[in-house]
Amino acid sequence: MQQFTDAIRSALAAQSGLKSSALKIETPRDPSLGDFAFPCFGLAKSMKQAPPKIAAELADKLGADLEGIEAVATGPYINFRVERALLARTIIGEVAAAGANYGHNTSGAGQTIVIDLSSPNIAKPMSVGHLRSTVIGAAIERILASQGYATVGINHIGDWGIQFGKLVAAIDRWGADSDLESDPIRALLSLYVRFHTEAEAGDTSLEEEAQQNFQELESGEEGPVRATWRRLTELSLAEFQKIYDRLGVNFSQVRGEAFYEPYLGPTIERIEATGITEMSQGAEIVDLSTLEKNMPPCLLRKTDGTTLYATRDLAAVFHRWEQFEFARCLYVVGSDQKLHFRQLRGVCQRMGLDWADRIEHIAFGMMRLPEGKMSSRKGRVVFLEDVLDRARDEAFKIIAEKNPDLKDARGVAEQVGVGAVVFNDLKRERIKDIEFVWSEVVSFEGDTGPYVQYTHARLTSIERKAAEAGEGGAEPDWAALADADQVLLTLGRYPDVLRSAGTHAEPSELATWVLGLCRELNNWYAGHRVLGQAPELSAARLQLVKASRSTIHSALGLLGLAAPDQM
RNA sequence: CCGCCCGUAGCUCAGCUGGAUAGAGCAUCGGAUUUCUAAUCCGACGGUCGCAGGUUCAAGUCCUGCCGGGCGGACCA
Repeated sequence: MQQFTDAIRSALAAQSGLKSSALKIETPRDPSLGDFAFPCFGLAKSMKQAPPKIAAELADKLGADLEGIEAVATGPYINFRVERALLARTIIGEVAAAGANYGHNTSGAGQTIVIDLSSPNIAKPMSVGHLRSTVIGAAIERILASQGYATVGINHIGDWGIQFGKLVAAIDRWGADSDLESDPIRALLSLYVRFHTEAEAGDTSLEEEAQQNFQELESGEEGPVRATWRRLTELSLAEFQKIYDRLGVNFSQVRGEAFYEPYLGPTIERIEATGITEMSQGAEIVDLSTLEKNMPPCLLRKTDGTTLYATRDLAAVFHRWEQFEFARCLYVVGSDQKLHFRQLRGVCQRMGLDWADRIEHIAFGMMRLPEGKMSSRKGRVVFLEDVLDRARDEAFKIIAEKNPDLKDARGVAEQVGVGAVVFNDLKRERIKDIEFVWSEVVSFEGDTGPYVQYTHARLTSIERKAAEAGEGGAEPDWAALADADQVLLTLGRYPDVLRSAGTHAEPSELATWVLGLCRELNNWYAGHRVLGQAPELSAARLQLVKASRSTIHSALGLLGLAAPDQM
């Protein structure tokens, strides 16, 4: 595909005298106008002529330079149309040659990208909110890996902070009442909720105990508090792992904030050594108002000497730099923490670290319930496990109804149900807030994951039947794919889409693109039969089916959805 | 009060980082199955692109100001 735009670019450059990299090749709004377009407005000044006249003259000259590409002036535009057989042969040839790696490239070779994702909090349920970080982060990581980068996915577990003092206090008092073993997360959540209700009801001793517990924890003492904290961590991680297995997500590193405990002192010393720290109201801070007016200072140490979230993230980012010398360090964290990451980068900038701007906050919108914001303190959360279960059960019902003979219906139902949930989180621009609506999450029609999976299954089915019937061996009649030109052009854009999704860290670009491809395919094969045609025709159509199926399979994999062969 | 983000069809969203008559899905209504899975396809309905200015040959897209919603704003994470 790129060979077409390259040819157009260099021909235009030769005729206009402009640099080929400066020429913007667009896609016409109306596909019937052509495959590519070049607006001539920009040339009007230098050539001192009206754009339509330039277009007409250029189109004539270009015709001779371009082999297999027709150039036609339409008003101020030059529209280009690739000869249909050439288009089909080229695109399908590219896909076939690259196989499962179509669209991949090696532009990131030798560079490492660190991605901080998921990062659930110990003793709290994995909510549909954490799903966003996990699913978006994992998709970004796979997409970047397809561009040749070495990726390091880090699950930065929230296992530190005052809330553990609270939990230990709650367990000490009421732990005997609850069943921590069989359903630890829910038991811990109710303990956490009880702590807050009773503390608000006037039991001041609770907060004191929590404070003492956390101080003991931070002191490093191997006492009862640390033992309980350790047990909480183990129970929670085991629960989280169940979800990660269902989502098919793996991490290069799973590290708690506690890991950075030994680095906190050196981290603060290192920042102090650059002379940017100061004491303010009893706390140790870095002033950031010189970078951006109104930016609040970053607190490194509280009045009582203990560290904060920001200190631990600074320790972590130094550690990551030393370990990986990353080209980018991405934090897939909700948009409510924007200020935190601006401050993190701000401190690095003030320290004079030349890699400070490699730190990027990949923010995503908040997940909200129709009844309001989610709150684990109030117990108002939707458990991810429940969402996945319900989606799987709905999928199973539909299979039972539409495809009762499907083998491994339970396994496929899991793939489709999880696929629906995952895709629902990836399909819109990540910065947009989402309201959690059950009917949308477990929907399998229209712009959904199952729609893409279904398209894939249909195409697979055609391939299977072709193999059974022994069809498709003839020399393909590429010109016969003229009626699938839009599918081919979309397929041809896949490498660009992947590249863009990677640099923007925006999986929705890929999700939107694959939906469009599926729509065009469904539209096409609703009206065109593949099997049982003239051998050259069937062969050509089968080639299109294969290239499409393979590319959808690849896209689903990058997004983190399974691609069942039947459903 | 200050800062950042969002505002496109009844609802959920695309709109290729300024270009040709603004596109999908859901919902509603009407249609398509002797033949590769109807989780599909086709058609109809539906828009002063929040409002007002400005820059430009050209603005949904860039700038300014308002309005509405979200999120932040030193010892939580």
